[in-house]
Amino acid sequence: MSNLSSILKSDAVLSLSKEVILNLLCTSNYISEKYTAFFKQFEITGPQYNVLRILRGQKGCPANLSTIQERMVHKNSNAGRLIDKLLLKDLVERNTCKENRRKIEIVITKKGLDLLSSIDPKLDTLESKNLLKFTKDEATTLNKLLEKLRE
Amino acid sequence: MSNLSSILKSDAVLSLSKEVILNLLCTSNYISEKYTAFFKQFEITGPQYNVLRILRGQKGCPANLSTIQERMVHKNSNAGRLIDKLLLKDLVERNTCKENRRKIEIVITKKGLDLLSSIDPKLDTLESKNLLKFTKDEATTLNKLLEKLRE
DNA sequence: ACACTACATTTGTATCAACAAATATTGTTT
DNA sequence: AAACAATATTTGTTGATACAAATGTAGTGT
Repeated sequence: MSNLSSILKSDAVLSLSKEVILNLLCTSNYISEKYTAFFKQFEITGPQYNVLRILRGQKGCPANLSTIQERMVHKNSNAGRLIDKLLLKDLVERNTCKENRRKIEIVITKKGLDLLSSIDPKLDTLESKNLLKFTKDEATTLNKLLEKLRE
Repeated sequence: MSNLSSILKSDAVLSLSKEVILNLLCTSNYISEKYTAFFKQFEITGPQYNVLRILRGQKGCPANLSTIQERMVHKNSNAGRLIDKLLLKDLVERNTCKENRRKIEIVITKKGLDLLSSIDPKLDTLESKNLLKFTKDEATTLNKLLEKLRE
């Protein structure tokens, strides 16, 4: 069973607002758990993958910390300390920018790119086959409702 | 703007699956941020409120740790250490169960119940007025899609 | 009584989130 | 040049997540 009552083990009657919100949070947890389990086999975490993917999107061009921060799914996370972790695994490189020594230049390494290449096809499978069994219409409807909620 | 591109500051083309998933995670973050900001004025956190609400639902009957754990929105959180925090604020009481000394009995205190009473009307307003501006039909559709996703 | 298993909680460790404060560098104003 | 504000990153702290391992207790079978 995947309905709310069976997840929260409670038969409490909820207002429609509370039900939608709890449903959203539970669904987000559900997805996060799947991701956490998935990334484990590659010995990285979801937020670390997120940073690597952003760096690859730079296509060789170095990114500084604030750029990474604003593109992350979790804005308030501390990108600096995530980079530290990735440095230890040689997945990224960090240098201070020569033009402006306040900035640091972060680039993904060959090792980092190779890791992403090995992850991505499996991730696509997880997302499209295991996680999302929607028709195109359903996915579009869901997207619209979610954007409306955030307005 | 509330669409994905403006949140992630990226114009990358995403598959429909990735778009729905990112949309969900971003919406969940959006809601979580609102809750975090809301609960701050009462000097508790969302998960702590969650525990208090579960304890109130027990209607005087003490709850043990595993019961609380399985009813929480975030299952994998460490309920034990959340209770520790609530104990420090005198919002709950903890005693070892006499019949089965493995178990601990947790009850909400008068102070905890009073706190919930002061929170709830404001929370209802936040949820129904500020957070969810859906029609009944939209909310129902969203609920169905979210449950389908988790199936 | 003894070993064995299951149960309930506690402790430990690593990572991330949320936010405030400190540091360092650059550009601007006087 | 000195003072100031703006920018970019680093550091510190608290709270929460995620999971493994340890501890203590109860029940069961022999």
